[in-house]
Amino acid sequence: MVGADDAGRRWSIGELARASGTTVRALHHYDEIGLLSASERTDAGHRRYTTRDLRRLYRIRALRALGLSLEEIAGVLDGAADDAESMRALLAAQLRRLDEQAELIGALRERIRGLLRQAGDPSGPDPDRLMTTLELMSVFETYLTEEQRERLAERRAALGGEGVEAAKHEWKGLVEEGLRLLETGVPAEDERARDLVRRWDALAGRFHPRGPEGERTRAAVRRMWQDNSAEISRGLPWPAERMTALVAYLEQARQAG
Amino acid sequence: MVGADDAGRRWSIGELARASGTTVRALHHYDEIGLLSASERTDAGHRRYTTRDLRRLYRIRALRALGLSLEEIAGVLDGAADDAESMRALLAAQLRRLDEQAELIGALRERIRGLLRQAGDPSGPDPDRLMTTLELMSVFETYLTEEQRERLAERRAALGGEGVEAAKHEWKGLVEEGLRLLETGVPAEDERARDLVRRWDALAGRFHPRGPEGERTRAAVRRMWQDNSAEISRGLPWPAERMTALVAYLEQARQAG
DNA sequence: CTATGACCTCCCGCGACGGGAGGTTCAAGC
DNA sequence: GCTTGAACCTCCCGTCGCGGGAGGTCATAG
Repeated sequence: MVGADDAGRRWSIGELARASGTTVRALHHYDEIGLLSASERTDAGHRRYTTRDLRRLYRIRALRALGLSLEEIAGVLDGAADDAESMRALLAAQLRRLDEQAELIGALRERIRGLLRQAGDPSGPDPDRLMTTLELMSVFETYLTEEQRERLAERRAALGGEGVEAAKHEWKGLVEEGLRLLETGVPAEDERARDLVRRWDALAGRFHPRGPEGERTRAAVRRMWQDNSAEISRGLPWPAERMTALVAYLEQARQAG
Repeated sequence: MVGADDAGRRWSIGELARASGTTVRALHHYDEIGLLSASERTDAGHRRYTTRDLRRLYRIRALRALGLSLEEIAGVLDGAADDAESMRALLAAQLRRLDEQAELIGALRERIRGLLRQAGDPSGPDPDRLMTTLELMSVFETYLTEEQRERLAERRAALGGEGVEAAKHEWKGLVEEGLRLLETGVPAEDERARDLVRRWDALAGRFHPRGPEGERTRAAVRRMWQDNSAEISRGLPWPAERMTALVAYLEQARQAG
């Protein structure tokens, strides 16, 4: 039978590592950053850990396993006084972070699944459509805020699949009409050009919300086009320079009308 | 109207950063690791990026946004030939990784919610029970495999809430009976001690599965106790040294019977 | 006395950049 | 042509939580 309880027992660094499922190197690291130092040293400089040290290590490992940073762990373990309360706060905060991460992961999952579905769909004419989609994705994210992208997605969803297809078709018609006007020398001030602009903007209005928010979105799309016309037009059936000219022509007509 | 399309355009590093939503520093980094170098340099050494470079950057950014590492991106972008197929494989792999992460996060969430629920429950006698729970959590994880922990949890679930409470009560009675026998000097070979051991093991049998797997779990629990009696006993109403003595006494009686 | 392990300190490495120091070059206005 | 401020260059240290190795010292069993 043991004379006293284990309070007087000492552990070497290797024993401690084995008893707690960590590594010697990790314990060295905790020592370096001041998170957990051995309470004693032998004359030769070897670390000797006490029962208190071991208990502290168990807390550290448990909190690490829950995903807290070493700095946060140090904060709560050295916060002295009000452990229980600050622990609760820390765990609650961690729960929120995990929720955010889960949401992010869910969104990424959806996007990847969408890409894979599209990649498996042979209806696209372009063999490296996946790559083009990736490029456009990036352009979109750079120029539009998340909110704006969400609004656009909502609008598309509201229009429905065939609604979007119809709009695409309509838009193709408008582009061709505009190119004809432009390239046959009809001036931007002509009533035909101004009428075209009205129909163009009405079509765009189905995708952009009304009011100042819609205007911001439209402005972002214009900037996007100005900076990246060549890249965006890779997804379109007309060459970039013709589209650039058309955009300028329409802008002129818009000013005139 | 533009004479040629944008194919001949060059971008400075700052322009490229703005057009793609990155930073100059990131572009320097991509250059350093050979992921994306400017196709040209001015006489003074300033980077001049081409349209091809820009398109490559868009792909890089898009794949990064999906969570791929720069190394993986380099792999698929320089894999030449079979883009589409390797892209699909990479995306599918990424999807699996995300699923694993989601699962991990879900498990952590559950554990934290459990801790918070327990922390809010004032029925525990110990004010810093949360800390004690954390310590025991870590000890459990170190000595038992995930599978073993799951089995134990299953058993507890099968017993039901009041079943576990009844077992706890019964176990308390057995411990007190054992301490009485031990401390009144009854030898371990005595029939009363051997009978106690039988009832003790029968009780434990309700929690551990039968056969060799159960034996492994019991062995792990013994090692756990040997290495950490002081810490584990913090969760118990008897001091560590009395429990240690009792464990030894029971072991003796078990050999005898 | 020696061999073998366990321990010590110091240092480089990862991944994807952030950020700063200290110097050069560019573009625009005068 | 000159000045000025912004943009660019290279080099280097820091992040976070350790892993892993070099080169040396200490403890213990045979």
